[in-house]
Amino acid sequence: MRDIATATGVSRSTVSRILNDAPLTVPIAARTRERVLAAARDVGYRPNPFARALHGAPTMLLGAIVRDITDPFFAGAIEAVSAEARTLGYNIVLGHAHAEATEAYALAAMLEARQCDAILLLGDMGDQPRLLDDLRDTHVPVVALWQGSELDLIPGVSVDNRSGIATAIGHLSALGHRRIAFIGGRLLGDIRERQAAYTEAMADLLGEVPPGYIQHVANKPGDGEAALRALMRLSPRPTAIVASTDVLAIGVLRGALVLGIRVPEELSVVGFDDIPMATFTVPALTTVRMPMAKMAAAAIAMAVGVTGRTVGDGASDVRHHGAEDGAHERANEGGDVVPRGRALARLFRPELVVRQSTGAAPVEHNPAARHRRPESHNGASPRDRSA
Amino acid sequence: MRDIATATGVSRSTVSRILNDAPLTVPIAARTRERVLAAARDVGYRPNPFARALHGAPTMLLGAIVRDITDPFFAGAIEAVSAEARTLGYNIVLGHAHAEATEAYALAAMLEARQCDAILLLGDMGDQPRLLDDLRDTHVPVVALWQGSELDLIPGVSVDNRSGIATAIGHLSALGHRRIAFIGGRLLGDIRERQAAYTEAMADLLGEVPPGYIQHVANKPGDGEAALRALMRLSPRPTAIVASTDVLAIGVLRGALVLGIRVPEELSVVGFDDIPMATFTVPALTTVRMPMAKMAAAAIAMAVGVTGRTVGDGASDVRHHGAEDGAHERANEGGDVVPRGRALARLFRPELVVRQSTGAAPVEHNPAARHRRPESHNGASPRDRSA
DNA sequence: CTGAAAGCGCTAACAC
DNA sequence: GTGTTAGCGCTTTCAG
Repeated sequence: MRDIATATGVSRSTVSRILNDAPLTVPIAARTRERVLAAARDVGYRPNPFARALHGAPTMLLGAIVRDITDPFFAGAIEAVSAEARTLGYNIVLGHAHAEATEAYALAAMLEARQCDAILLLGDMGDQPRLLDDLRDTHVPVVALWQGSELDLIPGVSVDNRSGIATAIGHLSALGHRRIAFIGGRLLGDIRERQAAYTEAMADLLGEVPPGYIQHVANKPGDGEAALRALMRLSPRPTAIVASTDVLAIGVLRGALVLGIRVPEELSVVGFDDIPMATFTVPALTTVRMPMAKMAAAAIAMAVGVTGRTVGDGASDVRHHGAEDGAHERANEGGDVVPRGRALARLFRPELVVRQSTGAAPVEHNPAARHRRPESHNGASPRDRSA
Repeated sequence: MRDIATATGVSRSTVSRILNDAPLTVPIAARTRERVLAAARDVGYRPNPFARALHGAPTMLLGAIVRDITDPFFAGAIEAVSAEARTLGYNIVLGHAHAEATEAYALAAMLEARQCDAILLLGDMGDQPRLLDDLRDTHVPVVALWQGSELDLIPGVSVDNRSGIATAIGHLSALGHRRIAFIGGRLLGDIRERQAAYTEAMADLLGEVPPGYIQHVANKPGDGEAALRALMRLSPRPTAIVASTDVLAIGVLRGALVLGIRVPEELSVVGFDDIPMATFTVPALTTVRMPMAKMAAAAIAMAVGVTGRTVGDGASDVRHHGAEDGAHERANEGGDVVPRGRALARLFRPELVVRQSTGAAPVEHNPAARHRRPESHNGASPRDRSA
């Protein structure tokens, strides 16, 4: 920048003003401006973000702490978040919460003196107490996505698990299912909500949850399969399974194939998340899908504030314009704001995607029942035609 | 930092020296040091990375440009890279190369005046010419992972596709297969190498590639399925399929299930990548696995040089020799250095993982052949027992 | 309308 | 051993 200043014979301050489009305080010289801009282009000028940040300017960096990128659900989540982030001019810095020892570290590195403008937590971090402690001591805004209900200290956005599960069970029950089992996996928070919703729905349906109908396993396909085997040893056997994630549901489908249980004729399976793979299972998986992009937008909006034209301190933070409006709209679109413990959360309602893994309940006395395969009881649900 | 200086009555420089553990130039006062460290801890001092970076210090940020995080293979790759990065004290900044318009942007943002110490390209970016142009104009080291052979300008690390395919085909041929087809997907570079290796191996085996035995599709399961359908319309039908990625192979397996083709009795399938899902297909997928962690380490080593950096905040005065040495070792372990166009590449040799999707070729005149299911011809291949 | 100067938090010559 | 003095590249009062 000094170069371009001397080159044009103007002072650094002027250059700075011009390059930052700061018409606030003073009108800029029409001609000088052109000259400076031209020079800047010639030199291939790029502002040094560090020098900027030194003055308290936003770093345009968003920290994202994810449990497991390898989980297809979170892979999709990161993609959504990073896409939305970039429309606002932010970049994503990745952090893992894998190893006990590592957690504090990743965090420290990301936080050091507001290196990030905000931090996003993807998934329930309930089992990472130190991380959360550290996070609490910081002044950067932290927002949680899918943190589940446990940690009510951090504001965030979540999916309405109750509604999702209720819809899934409603769908199954409309198909004649009563003996519906549940397989829980992944995160404490989400699992708990989904399971609670399941228990509640079952109370309406059967009065209670039959013993053994709730299986707890790790969130891996192999564990889903194991859970299925356990469920199939029960009597009466369930005729339908609600898996708390698609990953588990995939394991269930695999298990069914291996065990020779026909889906959906003998067993219906519903997943949760609608990961890309859900379209490609055999049969294609009926599942619950949430509005990823909207949720990502909402989370980022909460994190960095959708400042619109800002001007809190009359400083020069009037950068990005265009993208911001679109994001603003998107950020405010949908999502019920609800109190969540001591913080606020924005809850998004998921929708059921009916594919081929659910069908009429097998009924002993009335074999014809199989042929009655009602459309989803929920008119709003999209029908997915794929495979 | 100024606070802690005045608090202890010492000058800033001294504090800086102590906090940075700089015994190089001068011996430090034993007592003063303690005092300063204590004060630092009290204030909860965190060095401001921007001020540091302003002096040309490394930012400890690594840019990672990925085509598609949603691809399970790249999800795993990112995990490996970010794990390795962190043992060296680096953080990963994510960039997508998705949209045409976006690319230049993501890049620009990541580069602006060496915001990143180095840039990692994950996957073949051959179709993003502008990105590559921009990258060429920069002074940050750029290293490519799995760029394929096309772009020989960027140094990088890759998998030895030729060896992988050769091993896979060797395995199939040992099982009696001759009519082996190939399905190519994903990146231009990798596909080309794998396909070339296939063609070559087939020349040895059959003299030529039967017409239609090479299918080109997008790298999605659905496309793998479509390719299978196309292959099954051929005559003679292939008895085995080499898919250029596991994602495609999964589609093939799905297609086989749908079409009622038994795997491996009627059709053997080999994938490439060994994504986590490969264990959970039905039947479990025989595939080619590369040493991810080593490759990630090698790439990072090439990018930042294995400088043995200090990790952590100066305040706590922690140096992580352990991790760093391990990384160093890992970085130099394995991988043949080979010339690659104008740049150097480090090539890692993959290994075949034999699971259940490959079996003896169906032979008309000798049905007993099915029972001869030889162990892998390759003694070094690990046998995977899962499901 | 533009220039001069001070300083963001830290490091790096140089002195003392 | 420790303090002084400059800056890194940029923003930002405050004077011209």
